[in-house]
Amino acid sequence: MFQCVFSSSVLQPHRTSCLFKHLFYHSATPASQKQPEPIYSKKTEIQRQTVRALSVKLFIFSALQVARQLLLQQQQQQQVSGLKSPKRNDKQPALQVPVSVAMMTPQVITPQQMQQILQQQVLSPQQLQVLLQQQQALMLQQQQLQEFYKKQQEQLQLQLLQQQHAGKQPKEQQQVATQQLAFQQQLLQMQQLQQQHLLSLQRQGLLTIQPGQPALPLQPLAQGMIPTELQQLWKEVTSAHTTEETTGNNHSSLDLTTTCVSSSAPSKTSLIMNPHASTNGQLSAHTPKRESLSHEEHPHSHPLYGHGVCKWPGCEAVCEDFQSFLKHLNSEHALDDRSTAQCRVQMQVVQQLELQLAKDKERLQAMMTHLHVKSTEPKTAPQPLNLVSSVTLSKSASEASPQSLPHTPTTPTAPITPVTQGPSVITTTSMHTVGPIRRRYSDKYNVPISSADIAQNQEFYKNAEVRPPFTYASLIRQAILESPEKQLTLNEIYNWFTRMFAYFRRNAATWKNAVRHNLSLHKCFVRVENVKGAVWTVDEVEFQKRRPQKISGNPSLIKNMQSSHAYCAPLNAALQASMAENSIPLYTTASMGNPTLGNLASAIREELNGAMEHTNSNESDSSPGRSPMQAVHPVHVKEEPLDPEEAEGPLSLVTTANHSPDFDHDRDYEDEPVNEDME
DNA sequence: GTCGATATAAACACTG
DNA sequence: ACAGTGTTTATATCGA
Repeated sequence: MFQCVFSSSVLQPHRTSCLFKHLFYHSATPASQKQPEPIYSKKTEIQRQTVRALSVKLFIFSALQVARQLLLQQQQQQQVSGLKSPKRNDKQPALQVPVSVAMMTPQVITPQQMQQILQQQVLSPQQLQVLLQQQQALMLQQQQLQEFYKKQQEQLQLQLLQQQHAGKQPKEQQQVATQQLAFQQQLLQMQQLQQQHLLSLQRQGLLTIQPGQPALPLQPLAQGMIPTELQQLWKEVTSAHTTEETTGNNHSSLDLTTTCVSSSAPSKTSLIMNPHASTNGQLSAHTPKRESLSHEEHPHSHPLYGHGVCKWPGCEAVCEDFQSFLKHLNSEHALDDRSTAQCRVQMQVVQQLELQLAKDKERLQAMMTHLHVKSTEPKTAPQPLNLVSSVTLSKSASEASPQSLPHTPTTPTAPITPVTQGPSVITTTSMHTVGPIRRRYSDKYNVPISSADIAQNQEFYKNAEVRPPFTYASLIRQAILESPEKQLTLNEIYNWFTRMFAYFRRNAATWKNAVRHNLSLHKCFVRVENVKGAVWTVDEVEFQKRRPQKISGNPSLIKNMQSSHAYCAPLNAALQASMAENSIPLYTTASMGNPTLGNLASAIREELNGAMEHTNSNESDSSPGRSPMQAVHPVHVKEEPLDPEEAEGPLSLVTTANHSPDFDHDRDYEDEPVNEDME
């Protein structure tokens, strides 16, 4: 208990803010419960509840005090202290993420968080150690005190039980209350110690308060809510997202919420209607049984009832049957301050979860951005091993390459937000089929991509000026195959490059020349005359033929294939996973509307298989049926003699509409403009 | 060292 | 004349 107060206050600013919120939501009800500690395991329900109620009360009080003091301190010190006040502000942003986390788990300070704090603060290790020891000592003291207090409570409760049987309830309660007050004072002393400690921590820079955190409405604290307020609150609660029914995950967060899985609407509603909603949480907390209410349409299925226990946050009252549960529910958890506050807390939990989600998203973005920047810098990395399972390998090619690269990174300009429309990961398809990853200068530089990042690969290359680890031929082929008609004009190919790769938004003259060169050089690219001009198609057969040549009997090529496989496997997995498991594919945002996306997973798989087949068999036989892409039967306009064996497809459909809608409106990343900054 | 694949640069031709 | 397109040649790097 009091974890929220102590642990949260011990640490980071965000914890303090959490405390504020926590506090706020407890404020309306001093009696809001706290999660029982293990110590209570054998105690009776009544005992637990009594202690809990008292604990919460104390918690609120002390937390409020602490919060106030901290706030004041922070305000005062903001300007003053040289130790760390300047730093504090700087760190705010960095702590953003943890903040939300902390809000959810106010009472637990993870080692990481602790470490973070330690790292962030300017204090010397010795100072820190001393502080921590102090803190621990205080905690220990408090714990001991509380245990003692609990024992006392136990005894009291036993007496109470006995007397209850004798029908002397009121008296007992008074006694209990008296005792509680006595211990309360003791605990308050502890709290004060804690506060002092906290303040000292804060002074020394261990603690900061988020400036953004409002001073918090303190008035409502310790006050009951007025009926209308309660009504409104209940409405809020009922309308609030009923997040997970799982009691599981956030329990670490707000104590109350642990069990408080959002109660069902019906029960709340009934509660709202409940005429006797007045009980003072404190004293009534431990007295179950009263009359029941009606929300019993669903006999034995109630979100708040399970395994013979009331699942109301912090309750755990044992109810033999559903009826008794209902009674208990209506009596103990009627519309009163406590229940209201508990619901509030749950709402807060939900909100914080959402906040957390939002922040995590932000963090993801930041990570991506960060990686983009970094990725432009050459990084030496070990050669891609045979990691079929490894996640590492997108070799970002040759930053060191004397050729094109020198130009690239010049502009750190972060990812110019590209046209969102991404055909998913080019990479995937292209690499398998083509197999060979662009080797030149490149193998030395890998951009490790964790499986977690993989989903963002597409975006990665779109935004990062990292040279894609694929050959021009691969990319060209990919561009063509991604088009609805499987054919593109040269300009459309250009556009695809620029759209899909930030890298190709520079040095247009260079890479465009390379593209043209490749188109002409490789037999697999077939030029088809069109009314408007000409379009380029891919002769898949021819394309497949290239691979075996490289691969046959060549271990290194096999390695390459495996590398590409390794690179793609996670992509494939991620993609499929997202498509299968999530109704919301990971790529949706980027690939929305891209017709090719739907087939991507299977295409990837097939191509992957194909690639591996090649790898495994030295044969140069390329089974045309392997790749779905081979449906394309391009015309061979080229004069060059073709291998007799390869079956030329029928003339391809050179339709009037030579470009796909996808590319028609392609934003044309101008070659020149981009070139400028780099040179 | 050779060979094949690839990248880059550049010259050249053709076309609208 | 010019830009875009397409072809070809030369050179360099890399890995096998």
